[in-house]
Amino acid sequence: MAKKTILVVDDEKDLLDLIEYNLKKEGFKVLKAENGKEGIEVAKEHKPDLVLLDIMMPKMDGLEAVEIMRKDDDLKRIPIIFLTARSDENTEIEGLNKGGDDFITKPISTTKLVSRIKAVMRRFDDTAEAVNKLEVHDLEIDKDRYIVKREEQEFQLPRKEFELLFYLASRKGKVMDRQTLLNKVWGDNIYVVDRTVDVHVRKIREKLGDHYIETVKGVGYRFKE
Amino acid sequence: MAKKTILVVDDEKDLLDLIEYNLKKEGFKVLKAENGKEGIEVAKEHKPDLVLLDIMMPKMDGLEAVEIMRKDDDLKRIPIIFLTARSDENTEIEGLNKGGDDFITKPISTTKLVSRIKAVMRRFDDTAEAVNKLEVHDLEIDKDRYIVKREEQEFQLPRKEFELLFYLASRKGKVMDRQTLLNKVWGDNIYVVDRTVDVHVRKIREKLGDHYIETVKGVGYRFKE
DNA sequence: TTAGTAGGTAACAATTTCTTCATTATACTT
DNA sequence: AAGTATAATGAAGAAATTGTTACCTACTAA
Repeated sequence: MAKKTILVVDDEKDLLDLIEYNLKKEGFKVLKAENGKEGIEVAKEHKPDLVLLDIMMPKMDGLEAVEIMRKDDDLKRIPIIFLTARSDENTEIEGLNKGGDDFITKPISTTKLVSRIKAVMRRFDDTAEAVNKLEVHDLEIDKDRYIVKREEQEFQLPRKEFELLFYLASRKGKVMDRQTLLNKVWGDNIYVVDRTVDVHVRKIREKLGDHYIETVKGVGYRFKE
Repeated sequence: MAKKTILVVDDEKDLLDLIEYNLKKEGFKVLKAENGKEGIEVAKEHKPDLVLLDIMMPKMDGLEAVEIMRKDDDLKRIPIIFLTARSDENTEIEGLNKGGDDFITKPISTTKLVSRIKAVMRRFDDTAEAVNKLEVHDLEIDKDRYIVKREEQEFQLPRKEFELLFYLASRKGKVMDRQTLLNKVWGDNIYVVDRTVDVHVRKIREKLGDHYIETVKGVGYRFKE
């Protein structure tokens, strides 16, 4: 799995560094910000996998920041864990109601912090798109949207073409014979002539150009490495 | 929206009843079980939206129960909140690592309990009440009033049409197949012909124009990015 | 009761996609 | 280089999918 990125937003620099140190040790990539405003800017730019957010901060506090994030289409799905020095139940409730996903009271042990982060992430992992987006060469193949993108240009392929492309691309470099492609893309108990694959390959090439799918004569097709 | 079901698993009957009373008052449907084994059986049968699980129980304790649930395809996506009388940090960490989603120490106030439940649900729930107002393209979709606004013009869509639009808009760009839409908008155990979705899409297009919802042939519908 | 609204179903027209097949082109083998 | 196997191509018909309209039922308000 790719390294997860965590954005930590806190105005106490020492704490920020401490958390960064500990999270990096656990294999996370860490981004930092010192107030809500900056946090949102960083979040917008880097799309972290999770945000650790201090409630009490200058410029823009954590509750405000959450409200903004939850209204932003790009950010609203990012899990948020609140950090607070106060063990004030009212604040906690307010935070959770505003859209926080967990709530941690400072000071906190490293193990506990990491444990919570992992708990929150695990859940989002399941529901979030798994391997539905491929990036190969200059193509972005997004199965959630059924769209193929190349440099801001979008291509709408019909279902079979899209799925064939997706399958080949997901096994970049590997030659697949026609029968395997039929089984994987069309389905196991579908009966169609294997030359049907050729026609679909041709249509894909027609739309995207012929520099993605290679023919291996006598064997099958392969997505170019 | 369908009423949310919560399964409460605890061996203390009094507490079970107290929680049931409070959750029902909040509009949840409540299921009860008195040990882990029973809890899993009930969960299997009723697929609750969330499980409140006591750690310490006879027969099968909460940690064991979670392990089993997390391995079961039908149950592994159900959010779990642990309940415990102990404020033992080690247990807490163990629970979260095993797959819990939150952790609550007894005794707890009703407001706090409900607040946490809602917070956890919001993360999971696709039709969360968290975001009641969407702004997409030139539309403002207000779930509080079931009204869609475009440049000062208000459209009052019937419930199903509205909810379908809302759901699609909240998943902007993502293609949703008919069955998913039926499950999410109509409800999980509602039986209607899937082409019903088409008719509703058409009605939405009739009122708002056809430049919001796109058809992805062979797959489903998508709110335009 | 009578409209009127909402939601669901069914039928068929319109459209797109898929498959097949015949033909042409290409690569490989001897 | 000729012959053979394999793939690319184009085009047509079949199949699948969606759009659209009409109609039915249930419920609500006048």
